[in-house]
Amino acid sequence: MSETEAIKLFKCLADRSRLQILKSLVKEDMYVERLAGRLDLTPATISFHLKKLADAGAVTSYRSQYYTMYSLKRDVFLSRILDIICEESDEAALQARREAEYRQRVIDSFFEYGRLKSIPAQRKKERIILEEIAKSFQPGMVYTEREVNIIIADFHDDFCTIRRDMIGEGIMQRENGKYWLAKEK
Amino acid sequence: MSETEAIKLFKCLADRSRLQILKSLVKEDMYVERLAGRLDLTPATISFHLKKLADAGAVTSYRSQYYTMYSLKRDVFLSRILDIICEESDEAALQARREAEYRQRVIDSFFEYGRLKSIPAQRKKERIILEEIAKSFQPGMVYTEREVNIIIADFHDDFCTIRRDMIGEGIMQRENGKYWLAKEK
DNA sequence: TTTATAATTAGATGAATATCTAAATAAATA
DNA sequence: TATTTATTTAGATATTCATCTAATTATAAA
Repeated sequence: MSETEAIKLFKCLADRSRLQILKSLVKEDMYVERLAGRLDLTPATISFHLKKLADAGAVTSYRSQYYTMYSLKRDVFLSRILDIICEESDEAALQARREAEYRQRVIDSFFEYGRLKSIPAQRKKERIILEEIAKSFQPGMVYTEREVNIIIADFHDDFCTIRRDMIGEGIMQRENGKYWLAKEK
Repeated sequence: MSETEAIKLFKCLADRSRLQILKSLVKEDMYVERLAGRLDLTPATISFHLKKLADAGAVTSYRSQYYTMYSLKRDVFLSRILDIICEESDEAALQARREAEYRQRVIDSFFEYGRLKSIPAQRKKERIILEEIAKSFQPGMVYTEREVNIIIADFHDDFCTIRRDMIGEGIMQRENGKYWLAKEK
């Protein structure tokens, strides 16, 4: 679903009358006049809304005797909002997103107000946290140990452990007491 | 989530700028000016949108150094549209709606083009039909038997049966050959 | 405390749109 | 084919709302 289509769909859902129509159609198919009676609106108004809903792919219609019956397109309503927003159905992008989501959850749970609440015990999680902290260092720039400590201390009092683990994980490199960010592999 | 809240949320999602903001926040938390740069909009406009998003429960914010960081409320985005639409509606209203729907189905199936196809055998259904026909009489007005017959004959040829049953059900009252609608109990 | 910067608010404007009435169209029955 | 009934379209109106500029407030650093 393209962004334009998503907006069209959400616009449809963002109106009380149309929501009422959809709620009615969840239970059974209905025709214009009946909906007009239930919602206390003019058939013209109902017709106007149904056209929008159809245009957004939310409903379809078929004729039955005198009436044009309108019917919910159920699959549309089973999708998650997140999936609609991030329409990259490309598998790679999807994976990247899941990965990013996971990282964000880890970061959210260990940081509070910009500070690290505790150092994760799991290596995978600590790695994520260390990479997050590494964003405070500039690529290419060389730091003294004292400078490194000061920057890390902004996040957590135990800057020694964090500094050591950053070296251990290969996120930073050290030589002759000087520190710098490792190049991305 | 109430209907009003659902509409508020969908309204938020129904705008290109806000969708872009959300797409940015899916990846990482951001602050106003950075978003303004990415979307090529004024900080004032971004602020306006973020306020709406926050009000709809789609994002939260926290301060970090100079900035107010905005963050996606992920759980909201993991819900399905159908769940959001069907969620509210207290039980009483739901029952009332079911009742109204049932009445409508009965009416739909026994009437055709404004005329009664047959008189329902089930007492419960006949009552609904009689009440529907009763809508053609004005409350407080007094009718002769002839006038009553003419009005009922519009719906069905056997106006005698219908007239008698309306008295029997207490929907109309009679005295000295004059008829009128019974008061609602 | 002063200063710099980020964020919000207020007011203005133009565009979109939900709803109605009245008229036109489409479809089913007689 | 003529007539009835359901649905859609057209035109009008009032409201909502996205966006900007300018001014104000809030916060961090010096």
